[in-house]
Amino acid sequence: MSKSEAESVDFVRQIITQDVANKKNGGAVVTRFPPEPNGYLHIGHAKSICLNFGIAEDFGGECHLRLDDTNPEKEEVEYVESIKADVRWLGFDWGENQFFASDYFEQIYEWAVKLIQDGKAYVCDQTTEEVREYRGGWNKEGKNSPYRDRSVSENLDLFQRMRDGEFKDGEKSLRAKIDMNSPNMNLRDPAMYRIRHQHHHRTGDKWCIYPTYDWTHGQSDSIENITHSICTLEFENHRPLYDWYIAALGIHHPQQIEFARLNLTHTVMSKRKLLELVEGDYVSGWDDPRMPTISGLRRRGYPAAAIREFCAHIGVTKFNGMTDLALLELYVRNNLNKTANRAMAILDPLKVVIENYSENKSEMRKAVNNPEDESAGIREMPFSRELYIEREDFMEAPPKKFFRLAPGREVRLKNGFFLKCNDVIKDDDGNITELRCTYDPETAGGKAPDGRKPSGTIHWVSAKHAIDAEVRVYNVLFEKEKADDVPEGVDWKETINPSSLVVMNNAKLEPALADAESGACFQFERLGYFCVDNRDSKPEKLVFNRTVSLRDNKKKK
RNA sequence: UACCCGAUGGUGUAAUGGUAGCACUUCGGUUUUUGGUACCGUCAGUCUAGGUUCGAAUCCUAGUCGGGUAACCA
Repeated sequence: MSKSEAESVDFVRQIITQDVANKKNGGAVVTRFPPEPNGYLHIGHAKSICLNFGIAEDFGGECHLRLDDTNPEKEEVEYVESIKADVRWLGFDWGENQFFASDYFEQIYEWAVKLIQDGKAYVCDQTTEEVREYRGGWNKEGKNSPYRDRSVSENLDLFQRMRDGEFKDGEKSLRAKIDMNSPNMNLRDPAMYRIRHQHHHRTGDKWCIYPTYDWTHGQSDSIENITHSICTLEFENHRPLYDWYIAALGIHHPQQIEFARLNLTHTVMSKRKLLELVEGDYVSGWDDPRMPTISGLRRRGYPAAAIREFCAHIGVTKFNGMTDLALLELYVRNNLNKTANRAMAILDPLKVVIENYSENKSEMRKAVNNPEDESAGIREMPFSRELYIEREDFMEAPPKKFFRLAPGREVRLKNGFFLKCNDVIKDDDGNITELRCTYDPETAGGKAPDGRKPSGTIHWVSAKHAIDAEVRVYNVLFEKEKADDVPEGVDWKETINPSSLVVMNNAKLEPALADAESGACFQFERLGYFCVDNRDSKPEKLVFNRTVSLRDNKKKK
């Protein structure tokens, strides 16, 4: 990290630094990460997690994990569990501070009663359609609900009966009495409670009225003594309401601060759209390695540290931009380059027969596990008469900038010998099936005694020692940078990249990979970073996922 | 059409009234048993117009452009 990057501080931390200096909240810093358990967490949530937990760390405060479960319609325990697992995997710890908004339902109910008593809330009988109509619009003034002036006692009675289940869904609601002509729509008598005869994943059937987000969030923050309630930009217009409720209640007043959510090229990020991809079988599940979900990235092989570094790098602002996916990949490569052991793997095999190497012979060649990390040691790879090389490492009629194998040309087999191609064997259709080559036993050290230089260095595996594997090569899910920016009438899902997954069924791996553990990451030399799939890989049938390719400078120079 | 927010190289950001800096990208080069890594160099920016000031990316006004907002979703 550069000096200026280390010293620069985002605007949220600047606000908090000020507050701490001014002894606001006694100098305490308490943040929270408050997802709704209605889906899996994605890379955008990672930005928020890193911000909230990171601030708690920086200021010696705490960060709570709060599940914002006020709408039983879309929420499930499966999501709660996945959220907890993903936050932990990212490397953060909420300690004892795990909460649910539903923990506060009783308190929030009592506060609603208080607002009714203070004449600041009323039970409304309007339908959603009527509410919408009476609310007016940006240039249309609102009209008061005919139920707005009910007496306190009538409101109290009705609200109690709402809770007791006397009314059907949607028949009544509790609304805050604010201002039906506010230029801010959120202040035109917003709903506080709606009737939903629905089972809740935690409170069961105890409640048939549920508080809305606006009427829950600030109060939950207040109960938990949150000092800084950090959320995304689309809640800016809700802040006056957040402040109104807290002021009306006269309780601890956390400060809401909004920042820009993360937008990544070539991907969609809304939970609704991710759900559509899962439910429509466009992907194999929430943890499909093409998904921007934390579980998908994990399965893809992205290290948690790389995600954290990426989040630190992109910073926090109020500017709604679009971050290039390539930047995320950069951090993944940087991390893996230092940590992943190298291995040889052939995705698309082409057989090579070394005519001057005896049939029954084989020998072990030494290979460095990680040139970036001496402590990773060395391993041995078998070498024999028949090898596999990557089909694209041979060209019968190579262009000028092709440095690999070609008829009459000599290349170096990495960790092996110099290899020269003498003959090309083809089948009846003209497809190349085999290369007849010779090797130079004098080049065992990778250098020729006569000082000649090969045109390039390629990877290989010994055919009779190789193990078979399936390798899944992933590409972007959407070829367009702005994934869901489609013309009118076009379904955004139609732009899914048909080659987002390419399965290589006939991959050949060096034998050392046989006991690679689930999730283990390797650099397949010259190809990219690959990890053992944590779901489908079995000892008898290994499955690898391509995490990310190596940077490719072929086009240049 | 109302309100809120924003705008710094291609991208992400820093500079908080005092030299526009950093990273990625681009392009070029060095090293290299990975066309990887590392290293060196290089191109490139304050939305516009006024104003305040000795001095403005920063403050003010207006405009332009972009985003958000009219669920009993969060």
